[in-house]
Amino acid sequence: MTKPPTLREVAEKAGVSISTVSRVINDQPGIGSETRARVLAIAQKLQFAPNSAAQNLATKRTRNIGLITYKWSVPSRFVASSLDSVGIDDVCHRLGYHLLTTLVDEQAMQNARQLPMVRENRVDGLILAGPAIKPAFILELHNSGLPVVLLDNRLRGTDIDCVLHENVESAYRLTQHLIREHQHETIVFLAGPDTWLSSQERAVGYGRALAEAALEPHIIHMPNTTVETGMEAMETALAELPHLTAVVAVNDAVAIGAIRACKANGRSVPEDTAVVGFDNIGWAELHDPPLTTARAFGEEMGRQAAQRLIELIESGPDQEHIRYRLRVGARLVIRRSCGCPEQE
Amino acid sequence: MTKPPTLREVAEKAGVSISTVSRVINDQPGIGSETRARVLAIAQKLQFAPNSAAQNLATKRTRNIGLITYKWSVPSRFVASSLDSVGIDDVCHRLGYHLLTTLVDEQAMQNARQLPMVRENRVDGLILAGPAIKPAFILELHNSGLPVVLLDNRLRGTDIDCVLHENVESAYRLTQHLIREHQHETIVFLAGPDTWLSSQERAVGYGRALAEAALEPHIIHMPNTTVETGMEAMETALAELPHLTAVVAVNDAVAIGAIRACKANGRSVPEDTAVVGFDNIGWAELHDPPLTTARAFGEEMGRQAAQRLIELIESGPDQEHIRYRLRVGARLVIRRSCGCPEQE
DNA sequence: TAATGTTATGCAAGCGCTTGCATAATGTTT
DNA sequence: AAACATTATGCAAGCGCTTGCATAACATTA
Repeated sequence: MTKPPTLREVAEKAGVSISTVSRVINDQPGIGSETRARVLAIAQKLQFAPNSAAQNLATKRTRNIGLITYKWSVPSRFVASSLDSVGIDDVCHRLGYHLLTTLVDEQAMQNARQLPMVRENRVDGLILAGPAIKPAFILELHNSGLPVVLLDNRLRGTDIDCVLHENVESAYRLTQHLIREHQHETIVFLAGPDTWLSSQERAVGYGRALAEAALEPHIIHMPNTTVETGMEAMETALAELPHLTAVVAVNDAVAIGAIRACKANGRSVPEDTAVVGFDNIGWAELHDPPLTTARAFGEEMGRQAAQRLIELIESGPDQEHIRYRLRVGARLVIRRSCGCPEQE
Repeated sequence: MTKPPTLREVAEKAGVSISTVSRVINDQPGIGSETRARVLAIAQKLQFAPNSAAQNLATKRTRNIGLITYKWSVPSRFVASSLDSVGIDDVCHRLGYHLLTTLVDEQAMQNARQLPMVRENRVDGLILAGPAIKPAFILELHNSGLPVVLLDNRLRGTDIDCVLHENVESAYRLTQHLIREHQHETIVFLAGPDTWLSSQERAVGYGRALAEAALEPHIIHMPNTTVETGMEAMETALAELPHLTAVVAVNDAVAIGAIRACKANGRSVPEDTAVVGFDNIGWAELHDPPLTTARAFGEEMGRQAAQRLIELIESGPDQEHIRYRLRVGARLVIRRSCGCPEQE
């Protein structure tokens, strides 16, 4: 409750000047080792911690980074991504940064400079997470001069850094698995909005695997990627291609929706229809049947994004920017929904 | 990229003093209306926004609030609580605050004053969310003089504000439903750790309903509340009370675990065993069978907690503190897992 | 018209820290 | 012992804002 000690108080007790204490605290060179020790001891005893506002003001850096994510209007969304934030949180704290989070909706994305944390200079950089963040918004933020890194998204035609899933590759392998191991020939891809990068790329991987096997691709787009849209899309698929035997869903939620639709139509999974997803959300394993999927490493992705952002921040704005585009691999998790026997 | 304008620049262009501009910006009284208009116009044109660091330093307030949540070691946890944060985010921004988030683990809870956001004075107040936050930690934080509000938790013997589920009531009604509508007589409660408030309270509601019907309570404790622990606990229950016919689970994840265990033991749900949960997480509806549960209003709870915290912050430390303890009601959602027919 | 009260504005002292430069203290070289 | 490097420390000017107090300008009253 008592107001925290200041540099000045430490300086007085230690019988040195304020600047000396400052230098000790930030361990800068040029301080005699005994002085340093004495000051340190006193600072310790007084539980001194620098006042961040004063520090920010003097250095023009906040040591805050902003995490911006999309606020889904669908409340029951099955987030795979909440893991991102644990990686981000981890790195931030290890490196002495703080995480300022905010959710944005369509409206908030209208005007980037109105974003409070940006307007008021509360952050040194931004992580923009998820495919639903709009290009114009990203661009405006980037142009404002703040370091930015994109998570699970990218912006073509710019050199904005990003960390992404190995989408093409994993969709390719997932699809290939259905073809090679289970000899499927009519495989549908349930895709998200075409503006969503991961959906696009997974579609590419899917397409590639089909092309290699000389099979015809069938892609159905959805306006969103939830269990509900998955069900609807599957109904459509079933109506258009009654002879389909396998489904690659753009993510696990959609896969689960697809499975529900299959069941509702009297098709059993995987016997009549194999279904695979992407993400390995918590439910994937517990679902009936357990979901074959490509496990995404959200925590690691968050960690990388934060690391890169801080690198950018600390290298300063005049440093030449070399674009950084990281792909974090996914791992196939084979369970029963694709027709494989349960593994132990 | 160009450095943002300062009060001074606005003052110069407007031909007034810095303090006048400051008063206009914070719309304080005592400024002539034409001066005010002129200054406002110029500030607008220059896109002036106050530098938060300077403001913080001068006012000793940050307009940041800290959200502290427990970092679940189980990565595949099924969070019901992520909705809290949308309510919090919402209120914060509406009231001009910013959200600094961090995750804590057992280790971080050892020493509250080491928490970076607290140590460095980066927040004006804290929301501590979830039952896993340790009492000693809460207390230490509270004693540090920061306003604190607890979310889905409380601390006995203190006057710390909290917003909570209507746990007793809803567990009572859930249990009563099993007794009255379905005539169950051997009903087990699968409880979380006894240090978790919501688990305790739900146990009370459960107990009350049983007592009223002159039935005997059976409570099984778990070290955590996940699908896995739910399964294990259910195995135990089945072994000890083979004649049980209904289960009240402390939350939906546990309920789902319990159902899995039932199935694994050749018992069908709800025919042989009725199961009800708490929270209404996304999966509850999609689960097979769909879960009867008490819907928790996470977003609303978050909203209330944030509102209260900001109230506390703005009323200042010398204001007499009147304890605030809010219970947010839950709503029964009857689905099939309790034995009721599916509703539309 | 002088005295008084109102209202609008400016002055200047902080808030707690960083940092370039000056200075003092010490050691090294001739 | 004088001249010079080399540290170690202090001075003081900010960083951009808030705010109590003084002052200037004007309207009101006696």
